[in-house]
Amino acid sequence: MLDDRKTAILRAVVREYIETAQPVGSGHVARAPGVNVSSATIRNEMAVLEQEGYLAQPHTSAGRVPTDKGYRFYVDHLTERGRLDDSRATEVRQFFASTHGAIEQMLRDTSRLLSDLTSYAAIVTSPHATRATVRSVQLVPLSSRQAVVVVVQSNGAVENRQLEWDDDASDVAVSAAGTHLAAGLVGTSLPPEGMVAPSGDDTVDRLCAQVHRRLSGSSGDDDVYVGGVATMTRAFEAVEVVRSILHTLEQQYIVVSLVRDILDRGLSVAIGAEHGVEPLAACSLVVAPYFVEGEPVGTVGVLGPTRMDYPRALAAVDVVSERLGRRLSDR
Amino acid sequence: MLDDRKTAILRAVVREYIETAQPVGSGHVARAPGVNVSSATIRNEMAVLEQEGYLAQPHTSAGRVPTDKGYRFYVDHLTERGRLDDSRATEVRQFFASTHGAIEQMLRDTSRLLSDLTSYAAIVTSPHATRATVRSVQLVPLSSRQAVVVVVQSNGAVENRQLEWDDDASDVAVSAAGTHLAAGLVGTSLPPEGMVAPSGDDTVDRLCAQVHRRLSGSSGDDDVYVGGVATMTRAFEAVEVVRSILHTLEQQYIVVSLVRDILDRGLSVAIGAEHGVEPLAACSLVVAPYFVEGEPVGTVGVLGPTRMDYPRALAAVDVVSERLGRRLSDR
DNA sequence: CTTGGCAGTCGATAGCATCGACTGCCAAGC
DNA sequence: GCTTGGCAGTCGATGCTATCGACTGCCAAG
Repeated sequence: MLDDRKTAILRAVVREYIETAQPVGSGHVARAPGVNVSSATIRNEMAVLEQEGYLAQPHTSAGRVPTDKGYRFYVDHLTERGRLDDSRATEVRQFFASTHGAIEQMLRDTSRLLSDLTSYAAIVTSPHATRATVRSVQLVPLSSRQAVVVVVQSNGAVENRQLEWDDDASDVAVSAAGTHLAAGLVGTSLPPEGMVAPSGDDTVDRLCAQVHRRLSGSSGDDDVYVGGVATMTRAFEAVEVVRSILHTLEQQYIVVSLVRDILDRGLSVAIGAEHGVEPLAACSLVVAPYFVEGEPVGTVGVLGPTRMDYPRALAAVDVVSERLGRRLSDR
Repeated sequence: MLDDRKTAILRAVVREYIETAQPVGSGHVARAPGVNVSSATIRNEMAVLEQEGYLAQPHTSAGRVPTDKGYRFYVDHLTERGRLDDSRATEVRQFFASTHGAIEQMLRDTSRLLSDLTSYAAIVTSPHATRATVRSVQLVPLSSRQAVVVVVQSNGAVENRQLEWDDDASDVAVSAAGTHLAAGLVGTSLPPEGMVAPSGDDTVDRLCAQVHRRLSGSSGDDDVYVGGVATMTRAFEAVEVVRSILHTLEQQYIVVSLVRDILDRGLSVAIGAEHGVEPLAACSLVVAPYFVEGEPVGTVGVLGPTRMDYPRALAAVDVVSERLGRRLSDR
């Protein structure tokens, strides 16, 4: 563990580097509040901190920069979750008081809100339906060979899938299949566990099987909304880095599994290479689950450079996840 | 109008500039096929082309660069819609043969496809429901004070809105409201023209009014899917330009009205400042409507730098819009 | 009207000196 | 023994200058 003086020095380095994005020299640290030794002493201490892996030197004769390990120590021991400032707090309150409409739009807007609050990119995953149960299943015919199945869940989420088949099916059969599906699925959860029981009617069973297939496949659960990607251009100098970050963020499944993985490991902050997604090695991710009826169902997160403002990001993520969960719960 | 030689020179300049992104000098043009005069002659011609506004010079002693007007002439007179090369064509075919699931996911994937095809950013707007009619309306209660209204349209699009009210409403009333709404809305189109007729029951009418309000407001029509934004970092040198482009693309309503405006003016290509959105002045946009049952209902488009590969973008946009329309029509 | 030649322009590149912000080390001091 | 001021040394950043190279416009000859 680090002694008090090393701790103070590390804190000063991280704070200043986050603010200025420039390597921090011993002189600057000496001038920081809470550090009352000369720059020479600090030089000695910083050399030790470097050896122990908390700091790094871009090149000889440059100041020090925090390593991932340095940020980790800072986040774990030198920063407590702050409150959001008043103007931002009311922004959040107003947002959730006024948001209406389809859930997708609300999540999309939430990602924009979070990005506005932090000026980093924001990630919002859609509610995982694990605990939600099916409230209603409806089969709506579009033509003699096509239909849409609409499933409404207890959390208000609406899933829809298109169906097609080759031979004409009578309206009666479609309607029967709808009734049969409703009977078999209402009260269960998505994706469906097993097939609904056979009905005895061939056509009906074929329709049911197709519905089952469509609902089993890529579920809307994996939807993710990423807002504020433009901020990445501000966070990084090198275009090449920005490009690969943007490209990575466009792969929904990567983002989803990344966020899920962090939460599974019980973390709320993943710093730099910790999350293991190579193109995002220069980024940190601050995440928080949101709860509906006591169950964690989704995630909000902030993605910024490793030298991001962690306290603010933590505060924003906390408030937004709490409000979002509450907003989705009271139904 | 330009004579043959000027035309050939302009073509050569545009082609080479699109390929190399470097100002084109008279020497290069002289070596281009179809131009059989000396570089001195070309210099004279290029001076005229500059005076007439087709070319510009970044600075004295540099080559020429096409202006928006130059690109416009190139697009209008020097390029015919090509075919997509075979591998890309099969990529498109396979994509539309295999795409399933919710329509939103399909549109999102389409934007990615189009971006892959062209290596520019791609825009897909969701089908405008102007001609679609309501097939089914369902009111699904979630609690005693909340419900979801689900509307399925003849084109397979599914709209959902959440409702909340303060005083408990009986299941009977909700169910009655659902039936009443279905009776009043099925066969009409969204957004609803007028209120559904009063039913005589106060609670039912209040629910109907709320549904009406929610459906009238921001309709899902305005959804837009933008894919491949990462390509913008490759297209432009200046980070500042990339930032403002990305930021603009995040404003859905700007993108939607931009695309709509271009089509309203009967264009398929908007070059540089032509579209009037200042942050995108360095970009061109190639768009095509897609048709469902003979009606233009949505748009696909490609957004790239003004020095984009227009023939390829045009071909890609044509093929994708055609296939997408067909895919959405056969239902 | 076209063309080769030529002087002139101007950004890009490279070499070089300077500057400034650091560090590590050391010897003196508390 | 820890701390400190001093000092030599390192190295990127900055700015200057010379050079280079790719152009252009102009002109006189064909």
